[in-house]
Amino acid sequence: MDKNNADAGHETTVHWFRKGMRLHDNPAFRLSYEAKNGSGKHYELKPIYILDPYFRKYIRAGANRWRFLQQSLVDLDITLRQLGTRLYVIRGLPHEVFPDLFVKWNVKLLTFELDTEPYARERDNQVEQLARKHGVKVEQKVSHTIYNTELVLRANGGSVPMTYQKFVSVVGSMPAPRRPIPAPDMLPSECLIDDDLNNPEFDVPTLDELLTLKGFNPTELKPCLYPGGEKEALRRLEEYMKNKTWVCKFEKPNTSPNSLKPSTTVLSPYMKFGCLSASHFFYRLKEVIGNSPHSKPPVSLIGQLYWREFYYTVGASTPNFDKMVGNSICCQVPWDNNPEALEAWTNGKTGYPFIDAIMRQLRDEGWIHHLARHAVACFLTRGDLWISWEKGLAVFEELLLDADWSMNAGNWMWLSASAFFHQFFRVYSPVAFGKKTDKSGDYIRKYIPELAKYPDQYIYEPWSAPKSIQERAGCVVGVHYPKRVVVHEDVYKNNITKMSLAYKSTKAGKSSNSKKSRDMSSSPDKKNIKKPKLK
DNA sequence: GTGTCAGTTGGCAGA
DNA sequence: ATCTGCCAACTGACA
Repeated sequence: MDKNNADAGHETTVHWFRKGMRLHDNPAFRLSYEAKNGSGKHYELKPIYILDPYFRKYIRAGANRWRFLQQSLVDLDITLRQLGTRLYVIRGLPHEVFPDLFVKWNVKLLTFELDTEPYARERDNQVEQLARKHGVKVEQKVSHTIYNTELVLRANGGSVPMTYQKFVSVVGSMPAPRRPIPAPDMLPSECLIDDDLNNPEFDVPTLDELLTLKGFNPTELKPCLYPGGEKEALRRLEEYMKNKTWVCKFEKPNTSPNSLKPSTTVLSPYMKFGCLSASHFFYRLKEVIGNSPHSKPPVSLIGQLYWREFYYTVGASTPNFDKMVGNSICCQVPWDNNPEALEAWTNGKTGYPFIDAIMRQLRDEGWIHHLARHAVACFLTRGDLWISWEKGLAVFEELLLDADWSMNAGNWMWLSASAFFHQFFRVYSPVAFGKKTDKSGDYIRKYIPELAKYPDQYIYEPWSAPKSIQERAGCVVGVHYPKRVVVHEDVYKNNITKMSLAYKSTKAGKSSNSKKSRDMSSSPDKKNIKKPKLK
């Protein structure tokens, strides 16, 4: 140990990685290695990740996402070691481990990326209080989103932009967003005095260790199609940026939900974990497009980034954004409690091959196309099963690599016509929709091998095949593949009527509520509480 | 208040 | 193949 530094007390700056698992465009991380004490000396740098061993209770994540996280941690550790430091993985809960770390490491500064999700805010507020108690300065930086959601609100006169178009026009009126900052080539040498570079206490857990800890069986994992980490994120980004024509012509609704290879970039998991910076992605797109003719929001690639910003902005300022009750923007719908149908949907056993193939791809691979999400979400909620979008949200949160709190809730409300989207009479057909882009059902054959031998004519509707054909294909409906859980053409019209009633009742609830709050102006806090149901 | 218009991605029949 | 109108009719933004 270096005596002088020990005498100086090894003043430390801690950068806390949570999301934002990258070194490129990481302003909070830069603060931590550039910061100096009163005598102009850099602090020693400790980049940490806190791995909560009880996480499973709080975060509903499946094995695929734990794998993605583990790979991202390994990648981060490698990159940090190339810079002369390492990633310190701390086991425990943030509010439990920080007081000890503050003392043990003589921490003077704690930096991390701002997180707008409610559970993260609560966690971070708690940590900030602990830091204050220990005389540790805390710095948070906005870098998970392109725009600071607070500034978007301010630019919109203090209120939330409630439509996508409104959002686009608001950010269009704002100054150009922050430019991404490059990853450091090297770190100040004073940051690198360290005794713990080889201390296994702080090692990234192996995949087996992590999965076992979380109660999963590592041998049940399917092959990894989307490895986590910043390097893979940047590689994948550049792979797509090479094709300028494709970038300029990109229109989301024209991409296929059921191609065998993804028809879109699959950068969403990297965005979710912050392996890829949204700002970097944004300015790379601007660069590639240059002055060429190109598609525009909402359908363009930049338009896709705006959708993310939009849901982050609304999500950050709407109480109970991920719930129906107590959510002021959400239509109040009397969804059914139907555990059997939910179970069938969750496990890809609804008897509708297109729906089941999507749900099986989701479970196996952790990613499905955006329009495939539309199809299964509409089916679960307003289209067919009449089950709450909150149930679907929970399944997506477990199985999607890119499960993102704001976008998951926002999109589920959209698809169930509970908020943002209101044309509930437009219902996806679980049979017809997939045929548009995959007439012969290759996608179904891949994910539902028991149906592989069905003729094209019946692959989307195996129940309509004559018994002899079912037998010849080696898959009898009701024996080897489930019967339809509902008859779409019977239920969807009834569901439209029920949606219409739910809209009327929600509207009535809202007006009676605003009337009430006018009458009882002394208790305005009642405004967002559950509305009474009016018949 | 009232009217008009647009809204990332519906399905279907008929031309 | 692509376009049209129809189905029955939603909301938020804006004038």
